[in-house]
Amino acid sequence: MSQCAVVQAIANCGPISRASVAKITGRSKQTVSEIVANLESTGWIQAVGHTEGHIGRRAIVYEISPSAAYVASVDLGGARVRVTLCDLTGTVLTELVEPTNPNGGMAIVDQIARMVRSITALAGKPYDDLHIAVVGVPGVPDPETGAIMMSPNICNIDRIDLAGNLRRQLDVNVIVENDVNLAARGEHWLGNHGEQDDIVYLSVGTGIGAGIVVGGQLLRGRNGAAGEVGFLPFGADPFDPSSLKTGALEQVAATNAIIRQYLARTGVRKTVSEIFDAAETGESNALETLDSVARQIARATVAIIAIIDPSAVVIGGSIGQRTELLDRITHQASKCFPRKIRIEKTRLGAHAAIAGGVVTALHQLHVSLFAAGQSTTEIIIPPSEIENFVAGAA
Amino acid sequence: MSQCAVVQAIANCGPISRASVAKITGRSKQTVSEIVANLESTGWIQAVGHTEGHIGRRAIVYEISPSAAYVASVDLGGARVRVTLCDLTGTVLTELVEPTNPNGGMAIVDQIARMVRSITALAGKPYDDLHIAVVGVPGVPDPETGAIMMSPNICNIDRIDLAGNLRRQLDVNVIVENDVNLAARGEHWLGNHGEQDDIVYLSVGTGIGAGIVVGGQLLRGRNGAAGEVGFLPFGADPFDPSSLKTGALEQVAATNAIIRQYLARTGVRKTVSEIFDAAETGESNALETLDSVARQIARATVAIIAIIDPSAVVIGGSIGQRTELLDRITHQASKCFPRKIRIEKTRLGAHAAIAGGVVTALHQLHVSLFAAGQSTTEIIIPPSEIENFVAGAA
DNA sequence: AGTTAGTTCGTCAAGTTACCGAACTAACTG
DNA sequence: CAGTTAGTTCGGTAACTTGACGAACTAACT
Repeated sequence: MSQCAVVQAIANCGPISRASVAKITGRSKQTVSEIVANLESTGWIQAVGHTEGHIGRRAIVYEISPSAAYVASVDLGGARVRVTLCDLTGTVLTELVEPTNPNGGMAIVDQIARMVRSITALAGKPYDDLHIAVVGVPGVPDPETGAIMMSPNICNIDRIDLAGNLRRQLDVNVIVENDVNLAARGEHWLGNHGEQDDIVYLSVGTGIGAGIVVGGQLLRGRNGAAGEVGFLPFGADPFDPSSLKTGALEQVAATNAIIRQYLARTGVRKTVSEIFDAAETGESNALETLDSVARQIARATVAIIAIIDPSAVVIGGSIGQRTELLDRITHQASKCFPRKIRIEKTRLGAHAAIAGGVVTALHQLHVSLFAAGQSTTEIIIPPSEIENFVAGAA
Repeated sequence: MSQCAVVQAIANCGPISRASVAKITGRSKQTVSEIVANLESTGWIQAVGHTEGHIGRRAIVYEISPSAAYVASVDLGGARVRVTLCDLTGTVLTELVEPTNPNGGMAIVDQIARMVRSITALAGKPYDDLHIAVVGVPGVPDPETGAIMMSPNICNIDRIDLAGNLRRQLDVNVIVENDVNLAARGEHWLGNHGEQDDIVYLSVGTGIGAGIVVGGQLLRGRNGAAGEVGFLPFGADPFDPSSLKTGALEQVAATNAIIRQYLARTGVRKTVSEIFDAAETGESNALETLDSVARQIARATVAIIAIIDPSAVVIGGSIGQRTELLDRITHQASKCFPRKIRIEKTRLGAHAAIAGGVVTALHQLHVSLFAAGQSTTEIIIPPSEIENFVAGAA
């Protein structure tokens, strides 16, 4: 079907006439006319006016009808649950944030379901127009069982079928994906990278992990464990048995590492943000701690670049995106790799995973609606306005 | 066109009837009949007999006509040039090996062209039936200029357009690709891995490098430098400026590293194979040298697994495939990664790149013949007999 | 051995789908 | 008015499907 191509042309090129769509897609004018008529009658696109001032007959221009359907993107964190409702253009309509229910397990399912239902009500949209929900989780979803493995901060989430239960409660399609993977997709979508660029999102927070987008697709790996950079074999001694529990790199390049290193140097236990504050005042122990951690993260970045050779490595996460650390990482990394390397700060901050959820949802929606039965179709969702996502950051 | 699907079904499922092809491809019987008639008349497939003993009418079975076209796979090494001629089923017909012309540059082009022409003569095949040649080179082909960058062992190869010149001399399509990348494709094709399995081929010889197959496709990276594991930031001090010339890992995990380490321990300069021999006699210095090198290669393997999470890492290269080293690598790697990991010895040995060239050539041939103009078509070349490749190893 | 039922192969004819090309009408600029 | 562009109508085609049917075979029964 050319339907898919037509939808994409309209989505990408904003308000556009049928004649132009025909040129872009390479189909004939009346093939396009037929499809457009069809799409308009089913409500997916709408006419929004005329061209004017050009020579020749005025053209009717069409655009994706934003309110034809909605998608929900959920970021389930250890501390907070964030839910956003977006329209078909990827514009955020409403956002809702709550503390994560500490009971875990089914309580989480109930919480997410309630939040998704109430956000559609808040936005004043009929619930039936919600077509899909994507949930980012801090762990590895098991595609067989739907359980979330390796998620220490949320209890009992590895004992239930999150996707299945949510699907039942919400009565819409549900996709569950690792939050760092979603963040990588989000940055790839909105972070000023080409559609074909390979990018890696490196998240540094309580742990360290990477999401990898190659050829527009997430690299998942055999066990869904691609990007587990915490187990890179340097930092702490990788051959020490203790490195089998907490990875060798993770021991020296995450929240706990900063706290512990500062403690070792000074005998004083401070929180991460206190240590950052101390560094800003020029305290040498704090500065040395940050230097040391940045050095290890820089090595991780170089390891990723040596193996993947991406267009850019985007660094995010609660501590990774702090400029003081980022500058040090960039500086150190450039010292141990022969070519120029591109390390960037996340442009989406805490909303990277949410944005990734939105693009995943929209992609899935387009596939199911317009490419049913087609084997391999490249579907590109045009980037939304980045401000939609960043502005909402609380 | 369904033509592509029909060809694949016949290629994959050996001698097969039209009715079975219809079932496999999901097309109707006479669509298949038409296409088969067409393919038979153009010579790409041939009838080879009847089914028998089954209930019902006998079926005429067809197979790919092996001699409809041929492809050449060339492995250009620093010391040797290896050329093989294969038929459409991926069976090696003839192999030719020569020392690499030491003059480099255009002399290499002339040498390869001469060898390719003479091998078709040797095999007694009309030159016009040769459709494509794939050349594996120890360096990074620049897709713009056709020059081969970073190829220290072959002189002046970075100053000429290898692909273009060969295409002109041979008058067939020519693809030039990095040899480790081809080896990765070869192992992926013949090494008992699933079509969708991600595998990494790690070559350890004069240098260390990896070829990465993800989702059936080579991972190339922004600069074509994916898999440059020599620059992984451990082994030697990665922040030392000397690690910008020879990568930190490459300094301790390749031919020279073995020689130098043994020299440092004993004061004696031996070749790599002499050191392996010494290790076999139980000489402790040699054993310790191998242990130390294996330890670093194991770290490289773990780094790859942590980032890519492939189904398997296949180790090859002149020293990587030596069992003494491989056993040590496997053992050390398992000690610093929490999950079970699959490290395998190359099954193709020196013929991995050749096999990769063959599958690349056959793939390209199928695309150009049967999928012309189609956007994205998965084309799977059924594995050939691995013996065809390994047996020829000299 | 002969008959009959059941199965599968391959073909024929008619219909469907998704597209295209060319001619045509509509609406605008200058 | 001519010139230009937008959209429609009409007819046509390539690729595929569906369903009916004869040919060729096996198996089982008489």
